Amino acid sequence: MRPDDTGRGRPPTMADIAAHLGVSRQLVSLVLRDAPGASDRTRRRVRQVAEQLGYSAHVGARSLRRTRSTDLGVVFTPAHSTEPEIIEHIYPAAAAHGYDLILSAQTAVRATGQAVEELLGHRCAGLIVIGSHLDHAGLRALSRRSPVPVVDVGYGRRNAHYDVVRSAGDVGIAAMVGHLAGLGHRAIAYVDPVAMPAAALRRRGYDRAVRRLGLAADVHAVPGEYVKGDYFDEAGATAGRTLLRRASLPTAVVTPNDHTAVGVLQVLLREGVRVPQDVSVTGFDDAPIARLSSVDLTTVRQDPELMGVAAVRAAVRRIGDAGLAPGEAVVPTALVERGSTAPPGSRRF
Amino acid sequence: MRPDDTGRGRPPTMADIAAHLGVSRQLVSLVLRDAPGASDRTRRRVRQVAEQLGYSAHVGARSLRRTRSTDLGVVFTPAHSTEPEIIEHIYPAAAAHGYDLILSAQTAVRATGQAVEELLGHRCAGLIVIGSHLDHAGLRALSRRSPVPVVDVGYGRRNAHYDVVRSAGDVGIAAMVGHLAGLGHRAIAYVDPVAMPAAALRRRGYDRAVRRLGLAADVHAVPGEYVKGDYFDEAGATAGRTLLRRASLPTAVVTPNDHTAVGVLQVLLREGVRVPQDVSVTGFDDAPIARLSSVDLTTVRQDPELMGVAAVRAAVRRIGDAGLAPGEAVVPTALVERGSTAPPGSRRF
DNA sequence: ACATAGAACTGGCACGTGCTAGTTTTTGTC
DNA sequence: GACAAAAACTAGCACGTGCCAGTTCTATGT
Repeated sequence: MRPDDTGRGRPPTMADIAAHLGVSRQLVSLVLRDAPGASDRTRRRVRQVAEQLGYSAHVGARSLRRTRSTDLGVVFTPAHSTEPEIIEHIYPAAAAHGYDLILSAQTAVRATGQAVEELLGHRCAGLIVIGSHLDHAGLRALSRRSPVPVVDVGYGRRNAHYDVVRSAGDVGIAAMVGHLAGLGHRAIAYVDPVAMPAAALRRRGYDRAVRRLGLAADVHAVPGEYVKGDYFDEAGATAGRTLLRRASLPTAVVTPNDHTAVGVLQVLLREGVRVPQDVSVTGFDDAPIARLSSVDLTTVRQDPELMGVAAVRAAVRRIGDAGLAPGEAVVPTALVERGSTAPPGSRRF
Repeated sequence: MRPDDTGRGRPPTMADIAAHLGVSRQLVSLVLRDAPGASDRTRRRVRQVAEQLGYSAHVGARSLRRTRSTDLGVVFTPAHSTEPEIIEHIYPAAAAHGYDLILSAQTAVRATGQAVEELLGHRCAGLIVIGSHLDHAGLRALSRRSPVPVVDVGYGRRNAHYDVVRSAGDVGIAAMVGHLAGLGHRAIAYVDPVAMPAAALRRRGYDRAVRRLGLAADVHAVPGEYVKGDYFDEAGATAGRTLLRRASLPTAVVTPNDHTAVGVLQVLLREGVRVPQDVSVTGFDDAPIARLSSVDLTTVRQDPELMGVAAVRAAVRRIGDAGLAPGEAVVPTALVERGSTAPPGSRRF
């Protein structure tokens, strides 16, 4: 049934491989960690028997004995739309530096702290915390408690306790406003879901761009509660309804979040407003929903690959030299033009 | 900086706690694993010092020594929309049985096999594979290779090698058709994205319901490639455009996937068709997108909590008795009525 | 044939914990 | 206050691996 059972109930160990070949366990160890000191013939034989017995190294024993850990701990929120994409790209980034990943989820009933605690038990060399619900004080406490460097991927700012990786939200939004102005838009509204952690930064981008272009600011701030899952979407829908009640619609609506943009979009579509012919709508994140061919949202891409790479790089840097001061990596954004934007008053074929 | 440094570069161990109190390491071990044989006073003191030193058990050392593993390995796809929700609910389910979780991602560049291999290195007591891209032969090979029981959460069928957990897709779709018929619909179309793994099962539900109700079957099969990320959405959009080209629209469109439903929805909305006033549209999965207040899709809920509970239960059952034959758990679905359905020809206020 | 260096291989200890089998201390009983 | 029994605590080995310090083998040059 199982691969070559050694008779014992346990999975095969290096000793089993060694016994099988009539060599010492140390030699097997040498081969399996690619250390010098074994002949090619021996390497082949060891590898073959390992395969045959279905050997798999005991991660626990290895981490127990090893001086240097080769694991990075990652905390993430499974239910979030963009975080899992970062996870996906963080694997190769870590592998490039010789690190494995250990994932730990933070959920509604499982706090960041608990996830971190579990990772520390695995003796990771560093911690990457993605989209934590903790504020600065919480993250600082967490960094103090952690014997290894902590990297926060989110919306934090440079500080003395943990590394920060975030996207250039202000620049991204400003670029979007500039793009719309380039298409000929003059009436560009902005929806501001103020309870969103990154809201302030992105809002600054709008304000700055509008001022520089000499346009009239037209901000629709929507209060709310961040913990509520559908807040983003709801905020867009609310702002959309407000817009519809006005005498005239703007020609473009900029939002700092894809879900908020979809909220606006749906409300407009249901009232017979054409997008992008009558109104252009834009988002932020390039979440999966923005890519749906039916939604086809022009948005600001928060590159998950670059975020992952930057996070790993920050962790590796401080693992290498614990004395270094934590840094701040600002990942550039990219404008993704899709079908929800067009010159004002345009008709499509 | 760090919590009470013991002077060594390493994190504190049980021996450190013991030395701090002038007791033996074994006593500390007793207390920390809640074993009998220590006075209340000692328990308090040990716990206090552990806290003070920032002690965290070395998972590796523990798994090395322990007879019985207390970890369940979970393979999942971060980019998928519904799997992360199962992850979220699987934590408490595992905890209820005394198990911790070790997550391992499968991505475009990281095959199921690689994720499993890593988990086996952690010496998990069982493996839960969610939404694997492997077919039955692949899963069978994987189960053979694994020294511990494997549970497949997806679309497999009962077999002798691994446990299967899946939702009752046929029953769910049939219930949806029945619900629409109850609202007065007679022209109920079905979009069939045939490349979707669960497509066949769900299609059977439509066929069965239509036959039972004496309605005319109206199926729009859309071929495609499963690996292509936006296939589901595209399939819906394609089917929607086909429908619009016909002389008359059906009064309801049933789809076996939320993204497909959104594809249909968007195409209809853009052509001025009102949902649900003119046409009702339904999905399957209750993915996050269905809950967006702007989409507000009536759908069939594939309860992620029940899936998680069933998966853990299956794993625990076979961990307890490896001789048991693998089972098949069919998780019931629930109809979630939202705003995309209404009686035919109805006008909302 | 002999020394020599390098390649190939082995011995032994340590990592931090769980568990079984002991030993000491406290408690209860007449 | 002696004795048993229970409670509280300790000794020691084992888990599978990495790494350092040896030891044996093989090739090379004279």
